[in-house]
Amino acid sequence: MAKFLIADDHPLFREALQGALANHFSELTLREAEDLDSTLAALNKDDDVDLLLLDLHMPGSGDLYGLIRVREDYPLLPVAIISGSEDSSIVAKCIGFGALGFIPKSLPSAEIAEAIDTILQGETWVPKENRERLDVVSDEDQELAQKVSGLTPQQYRVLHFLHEGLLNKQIAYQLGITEATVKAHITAIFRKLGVYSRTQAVLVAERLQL
Amino acid sequence: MAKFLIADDHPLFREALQGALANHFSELTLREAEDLDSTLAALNKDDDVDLLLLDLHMPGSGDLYGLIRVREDYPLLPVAIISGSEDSSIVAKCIGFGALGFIPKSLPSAEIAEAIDTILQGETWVPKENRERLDVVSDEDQELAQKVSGLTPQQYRVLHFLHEGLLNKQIAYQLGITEATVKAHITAIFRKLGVYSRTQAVLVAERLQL
DNA sequence: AACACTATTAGACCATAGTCTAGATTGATA
DNA sequence: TATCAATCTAGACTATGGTCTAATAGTGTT
Repeated sequence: MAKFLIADDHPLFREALQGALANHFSELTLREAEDLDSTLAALNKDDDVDLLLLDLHMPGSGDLYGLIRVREDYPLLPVAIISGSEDSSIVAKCIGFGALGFIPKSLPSAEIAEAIDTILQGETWVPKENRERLDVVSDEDQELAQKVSGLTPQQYRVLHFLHEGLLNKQIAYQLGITEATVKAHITAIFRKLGVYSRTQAVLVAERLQL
Repeated sequence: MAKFLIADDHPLFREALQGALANHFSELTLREAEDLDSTLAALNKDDDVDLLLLDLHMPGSGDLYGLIRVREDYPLLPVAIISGSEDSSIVAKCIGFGALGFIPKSLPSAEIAEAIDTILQGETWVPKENRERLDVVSDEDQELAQKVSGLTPQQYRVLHFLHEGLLNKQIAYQLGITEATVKAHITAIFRKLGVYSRTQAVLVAERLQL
């Protein structure tokens, strides 16, 4: 009897996916999460989840951070990325950072079930179009991902805004904290990423497409 | 009778290319340049050059800037990029920014000549491996390239160091000017690129892979 | 309960970044 | 030659960025 966790901020899509899965897996327990925090909380509570179906664009999880974070805390858990886009460089990065599969939302439900079967057997599955160009992620990028996974959620949010080119003042307003606190976070981010200026931090974020 | 300009900072390679071309083009005048400044100077002096063979990595020309700059001043001149690398995203960007051809240095001389023939007839030529993925460069990128082409060479150098994550002080040392001057250049760069902070300028540079 | 550990918060303080103004130099043009 | 325009240069000044110190609160450990 399989237990899946669906992490997607779109309630309608969670429902649809649930329906598609119910038809193909007779004995199935489903858990749901709608943002990165609740995903991590759910994984913490249920230690026997067989598969995580993870949306790339959830609150608190801009692009690759969610995957990096989950892989850091639960390296043995099979993860299938569910995504609206299917840009091949993103697909390659997801696999490179440890996802077992990449399932576009546009896929018919029968094929989604097939893909999940493959993944449950421990094999990788990506859309046909992307099977050729699965460039390996470089050692440096792996190392950077390692460092980024050490950021706290709040620090990650700050890095995200840094990457948008916002001033400290603007970041403070966005997060509802003072500028002094933003600066403290930024100093901590520098330490963890091993850089010494905001431009370098932004370049790290850019490189990992966070 | 054809007149080519070879722009490459490697004297040995210029010589080799010259030899290869002499065998295939009977009537041929060759000019040479070893950096971006001398390339622009040579084009300015000789207004009847039929083809520019442009190396991507020349002093003063980090990646795409050389091409963008030449295209700005001489939009009608056929340009063939000569490059050691053959990364497909770079190939696509070169064609997108107006080069008629992309010739890897690893190509045998007979094929180089063939490629140049094709280009002289006004058709694009890229290596077989790269012919499929010639993604069109987006309008926004075109617009950014337009803006970057308006930078003076010194301003471009400053942008380059910004992109490396250097402090103003370090840039000043590298260029042998005072920090005050660096700041003045940076302000000018912001104006021309339409941004208001160094992080945003760095993101522009990153996006164009300068 | 007492402990160590870490995230979050923020104030005070110094360093760096960025603007404004302005003189010097160069190149094109009348 | 005179002149205009653009670039490069840099000093003085203000805004923003970044460090250090320290208090608070939460977490897991002994």
